[in-house]
Amino acid sequence: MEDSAAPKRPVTVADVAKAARVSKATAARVLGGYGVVSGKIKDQVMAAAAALEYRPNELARSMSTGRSGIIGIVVGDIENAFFSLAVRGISDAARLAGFNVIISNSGEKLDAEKSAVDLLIGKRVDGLIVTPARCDSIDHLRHVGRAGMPLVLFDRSIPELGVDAVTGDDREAAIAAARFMVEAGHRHLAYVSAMDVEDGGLDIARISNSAVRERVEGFVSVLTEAGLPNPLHYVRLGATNQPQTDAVIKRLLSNSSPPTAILASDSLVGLRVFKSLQSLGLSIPDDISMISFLDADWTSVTVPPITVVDQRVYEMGKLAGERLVARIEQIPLAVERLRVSTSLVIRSSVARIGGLGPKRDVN
Amino acid sequence: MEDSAAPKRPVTVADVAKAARVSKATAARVLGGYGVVSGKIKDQVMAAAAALEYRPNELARSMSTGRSGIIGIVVGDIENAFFSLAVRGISDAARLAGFNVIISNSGEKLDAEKSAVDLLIGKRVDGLIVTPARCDSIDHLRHVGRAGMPLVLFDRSIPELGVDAVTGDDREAAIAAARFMVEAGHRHLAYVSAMDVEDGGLDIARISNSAVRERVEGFVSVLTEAGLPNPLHYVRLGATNQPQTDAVIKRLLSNSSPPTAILASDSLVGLRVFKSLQSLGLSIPDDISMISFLDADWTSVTVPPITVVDQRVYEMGKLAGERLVARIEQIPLAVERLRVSTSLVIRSSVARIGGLGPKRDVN
DNA sequence: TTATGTGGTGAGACCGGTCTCTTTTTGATA
DNA sequence: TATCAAAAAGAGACCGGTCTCACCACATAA
Repeated sequence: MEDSAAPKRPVTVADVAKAARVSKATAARVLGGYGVVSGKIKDQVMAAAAALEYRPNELARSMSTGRSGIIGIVVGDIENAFFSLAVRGISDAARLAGFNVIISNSGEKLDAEKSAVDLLIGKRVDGLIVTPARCDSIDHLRHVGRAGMPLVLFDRSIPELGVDAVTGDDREAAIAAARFMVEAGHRHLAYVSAMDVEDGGLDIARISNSAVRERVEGFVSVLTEAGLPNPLHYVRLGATNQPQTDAVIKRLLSNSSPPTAILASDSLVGLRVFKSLQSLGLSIPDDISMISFLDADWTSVTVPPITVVDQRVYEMGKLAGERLVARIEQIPLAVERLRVSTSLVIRSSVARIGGLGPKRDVN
Repeated sequence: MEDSAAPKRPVTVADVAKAARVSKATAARVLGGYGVVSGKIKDQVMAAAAALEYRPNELARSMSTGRSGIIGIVVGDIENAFFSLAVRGISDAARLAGFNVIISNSGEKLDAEKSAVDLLIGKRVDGLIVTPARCDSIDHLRHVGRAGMPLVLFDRSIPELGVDAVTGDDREAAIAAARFMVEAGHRHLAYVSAMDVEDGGLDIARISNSAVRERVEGFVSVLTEAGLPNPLHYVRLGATNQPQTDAVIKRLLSNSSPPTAILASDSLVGLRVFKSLQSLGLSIPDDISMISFLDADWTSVTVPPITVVDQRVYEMGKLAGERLVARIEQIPLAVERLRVSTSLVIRSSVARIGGLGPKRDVN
């Protein structure tokens, strides 16, 4: 087996030109598919190219054209179903428009995100889709625009940047979910998110992730509107892994008047919460109710199946991809925030409590 | 907001050189971190670079060095947890070695795979990791070697190619799972896979995906060894989506002596099988038993939790990444197939039937 | 016949880095 | 102060494409 033995220098247009006995320029015209060449010469060059197994060097091509045909994506975590679905949507849109995709994981860490963005700028991608880990540190994102590259934000919006963003209708989704629980008679509602937060103090306006912030705002607004006291009391961040989540849940339930319903901010958190409750021997929805964001596969096969906020993530990704492509192709469009609507998929994880009408005596 | 207004030409080494009042070569030495420069000049150049917000053009850099610092991955479907986990493993290994990753989806279609491979060769990636959709069409994979690029196969092996492969121990895994079922007293075992197959006829040696083939071989060998008749009878491919799976299951169960246990070839198939059985009102494991490949998140939260073959996919990905990096760095290594061992995670989806000892009267 | 295209081809600059080779500067030594 | 090697800086070729421009031959119009 010595077919892989010769790591010989790749074939270039010049080689093909020589073999076809034409000038480099002519060979390049045929191979690159531009300009005019006579049919005869074209065949000649094509034959030579085939014989030599010529493969264009996209790097060189990109360098002279200034377009790489690649769009860069920086996501929080591909392992998360939310992002892998989104990536799929983006890739599909990209491929349809003739672009390829290069993916970087930030792990939701700002530093990693910065260097990923820098690197992709360096690679001269034609455009960038980023899921910003924080909405309050945006210098590196400004660089993108300054480098003349279009940028589309995904899942989180940063109005100050003045770039397009594709998000869910997070506030409305949280409102729908919370309202559903309130209407089922729940008076003590908890919201659990994976957002990593430094200090213990919770200040809604300070939440650096717009998706999380808006959900919390929506959640809180429902409780306020329903006249429930202390709406922030059961909002908990930091459920980043199973032990953390177990701790969060345990603390929540050890309260004097523990929550009877929990809203989980994504499917990973939802799964962790589910496992936590299960390990505590609590039954859903008899002992406690829950709703999770994202219609992940596990939510429909549990007992009971989980009521979820269905985010059409694939569509979000596709939309982001299409938007970026439009920007790359310089189609004039106003900068806007595209919201993809969500819907509540009602299954059986929320119990109706305290009769049909709202109870007045609870606070 | 006119900060994104000026799509000015990016800053080059020449610009920095001019600003720093040194030659282009000197500026390049500082910026590229090679050669020798005096400390004073270095500071001078760095200052100019910072002032101008210089960002190296990686494209140009790759072109002259011949290394892109990118490794290409072609996977079947990122949306599938198996691949997204693998991609994570590969990326982590790559990043550790200073490489970035560009991902392409083949959708398990040969054509898409071919053009993805071609494109990545064109982009002059430093190496390629591919999950070949079929093991019998390998011309495009030979091209990789001929282009002087290292290639590592993932999940499936093709000995004829003479390149490294990282796979699970598929045969042993299937044997362990099947044996577990046989030892639990099952006499009619089914194997369900998503492999797309043209003709209806099933010829094991013809299965073009080595992972699937080896699993089926292992599965069959256990049945044969246990003296069960017609071991191929319940091997079914084509469970590519829910309706297809429903049909497969229905056909399987309408048999005169229907299988009492099903082995699902990946977590997606497993989930579909689970839903199928659920929708038929069958209870697991009382009415029917099942085992799924891959310890996907849903398998632990169903009722009952599903016994699974735990494939350490992240490790597989990491291993593949590390191997490829080693090849890129020309570390001399024998071509080999690296097998990552699996283990059976026993939960509660397999019923013990027909007493403790094997029943002799069943065939 | 001369002027004016025009399709087809070749020569060579260019993209933005790297890197080799040459020239200049430096400083230590005789 | 003269000598010389080493260190530092500069000039320019090169990577493999694209693309502008010049050129030629031939066709058509004046």
